[in-house]
This record gives sequence, C-alpha cells and structure tokens, in this order.
Amino acid sequence: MSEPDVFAALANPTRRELLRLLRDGGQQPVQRLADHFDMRRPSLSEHLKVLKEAGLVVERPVGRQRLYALRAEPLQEVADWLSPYEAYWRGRLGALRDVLDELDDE
Amino acid sequence: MSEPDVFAALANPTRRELLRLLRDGGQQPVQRLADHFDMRRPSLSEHLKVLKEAGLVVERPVGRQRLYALRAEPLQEVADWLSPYEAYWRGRLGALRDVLDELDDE
DNA sequence: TTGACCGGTAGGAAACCTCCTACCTATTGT
DNA sequence: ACAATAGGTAGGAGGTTTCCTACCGGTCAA
Repeated sequence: MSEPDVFAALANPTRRELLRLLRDGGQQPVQRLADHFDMRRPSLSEHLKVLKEAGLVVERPVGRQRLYALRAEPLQEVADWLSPYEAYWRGRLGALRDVLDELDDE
Repeated sequence: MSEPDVFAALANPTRRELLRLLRDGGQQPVQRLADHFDMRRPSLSEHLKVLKEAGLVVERPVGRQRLYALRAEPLQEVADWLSPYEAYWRGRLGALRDVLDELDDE
C-alpha cells in the first residue's frame, strides 16, 4: 500500500516524462503514451498507477481504451514547498546568511 | 556511485526537513541537525551525503565539526520543471484542453 | 461467437533505499 | 599522552522500486 506522495511520484524520470506527454499532448490512451518509451506496457501501467495515487493524473474508460489526463493541482504542493527557497538561489539571501554566519563565528 | 538527481534527493521527507533546518537556521554542524530527528547519526550522515551529491548542501570542516550549509541553486531545476504546469493547476488551461479534446473526439 | 486488441493484475528477479550497530579517524581539552 | 567529542565509513537487514513475463477480463469488429 502506497501513500499519495507527490515528491516520490516525481522522483522517477519516466513518470516526469509521462506528465510532460500529457501536458503537451492532452489526454491520451496508454498505448499512445507507451510509444514514447523503451519499456513494456505493464511497467507503464504501474507508473500511471503511482501518478494516479498521487492525484497527478485522472483516468476514464472510453471503449476498450483508457484515457489518461494530467491533473496538475497536486504540483502546487511542490511549488509551495519550493517558494521559501527561491530568494536563496536568486542570490541575495544566501550571501546575507553567509555574512551573518561569519559574524557569529567571532 | 550515485548521480546528482535533485528530484530523487527531494523524495525523502527527512532530507526535505534537513534543507528546511539549514534554510531557517543557517549553517550548522551535524549534531545540531541530528537533534531534530528520531534517527541515529550515521543515517543522517547518509542523507547529508545524498544532499551533497545533489549539490543542495555544501560542507566545510571547522575544528572537529563539519558545518553544513544550504545551497539552493539546484532547486532552480525543479522550479523550471514546474513552471510549464503552473498555468494548468491555476485553472484555465486544463479546462481549455478538455474542450479541445472533446472536439477531437468528434 | 470468435478473434484481435486494450490495458490491468500477479508474481518474481534485481537493484536500490533506509535504517541499524560497529568501528575508525581527527580534533580538542586536561 | 589520554579521554572525550564530532562525524564519517563498513557491512548488513528488511523493505521498496522498477522492471520483466505471463495471464486475465472487457470491448469491438467480422
């Protein structure tokens, strides 16, 4: 039994590529997604299951195929997590922090 | 030998918490970081190693301790990856896409 | 109804992750 | 010099991931 962990879902390059395909190509069946990978279809199904459990895709049956579609909302959690760091990598704060630390040393 | 995979480094909650501690508390030695976790120190050392290999922390020896500091730059990669999705979770584009897909079906 | 097709589940191998206990080196204070 | 402290490495147990090959049920077309 797995949890719905967005960060864990994004840790795998194949899953990130699946999300990109759904973003760029809109909803599509498994077979069309599978065309882009050098990987058997059942493995793709498992990756799609992980994405589904993380809430990053939704799936609806259409005839004998299943259309998968991107559901980007959970990515907000990642963006929220990231935002307090943004000031650091955009210079400024990191450098300020270093100065403060140096002062502490004395 | 591991690769420097930022996404994989962020997949673990302990490592995300380490980054937060370094962000909020500035550079600090391992022991001070370890105080926040119910986990043996060697395990923490391994998490710090993963973060270091991902470029997310830097380490410098000071006396018999080692000060770890946040290095946020690699997080830019995550932000860059995320940004094409932002329009989707902020409504609009997802809905537009759905309409286009419906039209395709006909 | 029978066959072809879509895609999921079962079960298993191999690699990898995450934790542990020991143990080691380096530095510091007495 | 010796003990105590900081923190890394080694090796291993147990769980999880990621892939595979079978196999199964549901849908469509002849």
